[in-house]
Amino acid sequence: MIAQEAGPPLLGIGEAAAHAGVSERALRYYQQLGLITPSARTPGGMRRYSEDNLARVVRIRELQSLLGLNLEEIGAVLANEDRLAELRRVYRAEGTAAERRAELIAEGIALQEELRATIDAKLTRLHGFRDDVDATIERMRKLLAEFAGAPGP
Amino acid sequence: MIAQEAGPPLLGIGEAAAHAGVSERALRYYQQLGLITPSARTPGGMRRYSEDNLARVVRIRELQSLLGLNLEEIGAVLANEDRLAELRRVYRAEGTAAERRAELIAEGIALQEELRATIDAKLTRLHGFRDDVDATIERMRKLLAEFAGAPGP
DNA sequence: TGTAGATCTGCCCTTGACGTCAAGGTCGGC
DNA sequence: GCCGACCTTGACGTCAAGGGCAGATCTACA
Repeated sequence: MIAQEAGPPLLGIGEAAAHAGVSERALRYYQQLGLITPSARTPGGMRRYSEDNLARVVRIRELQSLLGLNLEEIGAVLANEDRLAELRRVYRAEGTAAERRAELIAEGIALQEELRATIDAKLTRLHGFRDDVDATIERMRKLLAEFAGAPGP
Repeated sequence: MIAQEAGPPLLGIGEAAAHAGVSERALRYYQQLGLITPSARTPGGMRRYSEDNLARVVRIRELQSLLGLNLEEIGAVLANEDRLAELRRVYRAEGTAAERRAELIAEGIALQEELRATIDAKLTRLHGFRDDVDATIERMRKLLAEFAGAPGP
């Protein structure tokens, strides 16, 4: 019989939501879309969230707000990350040909690099944007200084 | 009588939309929300867009996709930018006290700096994000190399 | 054991940002 | 002066991402 590990306490949906900064509804919705799965349920059917679960929720929000991905795209990213993690976990497992494992990892890397390219593109555009705003601010500062130097009528 | 300037040709909504990379519906919608106003209408009531109009549309999409602002927030940003431009245009106009003008400019600068702070925050988070992804890629690469070095069973 | 909250599963509603369709008006070339 | 392409307003539809409610259930604690 496998021992029941006490581990860190799991949170109910209310605390989990508060902790992750989202609504309870959002948690259920993400689960419905297959983005997260509470790591346990009470015998009565209530969701119990682990720290890992919460980290995943935070990641979802990051991908939403930082990259502007929709939940379907986020699902793909998370699925890939999960697969990579799984591969890492069992990467020496027998039963899977080395070639096949290498293949899977290579594919995973490709997906991560795609994500990285997305991020880089966004970074570049964002830097340009900031420079524009900076230029505007600079112009206005000069204008303001001109006022200070030469008071009006 | 004021001379009719030929100027660069204004575009109909179809070409304008194509040129700006948005739908005609979006252009009408942005106008409805007060974000843009075609710089002319034909006598018959058809919208005619200038290059400036198109630049503004592009800016709207940037603020949407880069910063994730909604159209209301974008309206505020644009309104501020408009006011700054107007101030620059008439910044020596008589009839407005120098103090008042300085006040307006200072306020405008504050708003631009707020926007800049938003951008900076996003940039910081994005850089962190990219570093995470890079680390993941690096780990996977090493794993892959290990496979190459020590072929499976 | 009983009760107050917290949660459960439906299920329909809202909001933002458009898409789409209808019924008609306009423009430019011939 | 007419025709086909383009455009108008108005109204309704859609899609993602949840919000919110009802009615039942569960859990913790006195």
